[in-house]
Amino acid sequence: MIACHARSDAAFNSDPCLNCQARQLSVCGSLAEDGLRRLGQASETLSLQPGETLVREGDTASHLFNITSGVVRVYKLLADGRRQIVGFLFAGDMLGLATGDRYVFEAEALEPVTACRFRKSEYKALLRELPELESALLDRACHELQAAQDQMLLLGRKTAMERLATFLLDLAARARRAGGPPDLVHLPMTRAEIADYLGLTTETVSRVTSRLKTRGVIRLRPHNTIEITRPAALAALASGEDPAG
Amino acid sequence: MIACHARSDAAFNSDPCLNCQARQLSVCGSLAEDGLRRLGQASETLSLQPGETLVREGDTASHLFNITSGVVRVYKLLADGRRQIVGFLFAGDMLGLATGDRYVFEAEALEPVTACRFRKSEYKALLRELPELESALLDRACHELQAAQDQMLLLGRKTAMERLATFLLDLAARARRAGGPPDLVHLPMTRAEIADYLGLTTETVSRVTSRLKTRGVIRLRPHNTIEITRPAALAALASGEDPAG
DNA sequence: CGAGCAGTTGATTTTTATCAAGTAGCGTGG
DNA sequence: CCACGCTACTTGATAAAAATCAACTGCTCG
Repeated sequence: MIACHARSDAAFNSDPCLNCQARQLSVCGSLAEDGLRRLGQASETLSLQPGETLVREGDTASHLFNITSGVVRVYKLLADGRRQIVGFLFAGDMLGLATGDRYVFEAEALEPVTACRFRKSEYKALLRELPELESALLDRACHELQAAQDQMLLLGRKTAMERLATFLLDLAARARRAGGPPDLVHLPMTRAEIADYLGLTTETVSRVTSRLKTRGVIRLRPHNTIEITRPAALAALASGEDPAG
Repeated sequence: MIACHARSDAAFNSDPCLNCQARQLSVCGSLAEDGLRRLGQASETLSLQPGETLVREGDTASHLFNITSGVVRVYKLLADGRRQIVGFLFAGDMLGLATGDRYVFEAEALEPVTACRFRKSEYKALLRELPELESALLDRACHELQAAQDQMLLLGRKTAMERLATFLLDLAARARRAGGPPDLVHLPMTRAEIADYLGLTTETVSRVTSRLKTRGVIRLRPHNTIEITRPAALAALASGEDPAG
């Protein structure tokens, strides 16, 4: 096991190095233009409609993906259909790193997605020429590992209220990083998807949302948007400091 | 987010590249001897008794660790003391990668531990000379990420029985890889630690263990050892295929 | 405008946590 | 070597949290 220790604060995603939207694919701003062009040429651009599949569990893991716009859900299934969403991918996020020969998760578009796909063999060739790329990817992977550990704490030990509060704050932090309005978060996913991400049911997510609404902590706006009216209260709830739960 | 796809099979840990016991510190067998020597010189060997702390949350993240023997628990705490163990580290595992300036977890010896500690600055200098090292670490990190996603599925969607069955099979797989007897697993951790790893309570772990015993799936042996008498039945329980739960 | 799906709310059940009371294994010291 | 005491573990009774089952509401998009 490798245990990383990055603070899960804003630092990582605000790194312009890792913003992939401006150029077709860039993992580090310091990469030689030449390398970027090579990888760009070896890549294809994909467009997916909501519900369409990017990768399926068990498929041969021949490609890497880089999401350029939209949102992707990555999840695992149990035999009887229980689903755990292990993450949502946004613009700039990568999919399919790692060395196994099969994918071990499903990835589907949540809303219309554009992604950049390229062969692993090309990626490996490029890595040989651009070690900085590997360094940037290692940093990202460690940051992801840290986020995964936070999610384990959430799934293993937090109450439904704490889970939802944490989730909303995470989304708000992401929106703020992306330059959006603070305390106004858009939910691109359904209650069922939130539930499958937080290890709850739709009903519980709905009930807890209502409770937050009743208490004046959040307000529901049109177009699946939530306004955080009392950020401090939400933060207290997320960390379990609120005695009233 | 980076989503990796490695199968969580034996491949990784059986890789002699990553076995750190033979030499003080080696992450890849192909590393230049020179680099190894340099890192070895820059390192200190630590010995810890059970319960002693390797890193504390909030400490300045100045060092990397490599466990050479024993078992370490890595965990996160909530304000009221709820604990989630995010992983157990065994010989050859690394701790403290990642770029944050503070550790965001606690790491303590579970049984007597020896570890190798070295400054991050040394590590960074070495990376510049040995890009293969980074490559090996990226592979590991992605593998860890995959394991973390499996754990999210466990914590978010599996029943107590499924969690314990999965855990025992994981330990058995690890023991087999290490060349131990198949179907005989040693538990270096207490029920409370298993519970905090699986998102349960000690009582629930104890009850589920008893149920497995009663059903003839496992047998308790002296010295915290469990014999898996019906591996197939345990596997069925782990994946939720057993209708009787 | 209306059909269908997402979401909400309520009643009840189930699972697991909590509280409580033992029991057993183990290391220590007499 | 045995007795003691500690801690880990087990088991039982009860409570709490969330799941399940069910009905209804209200967006959103043809």
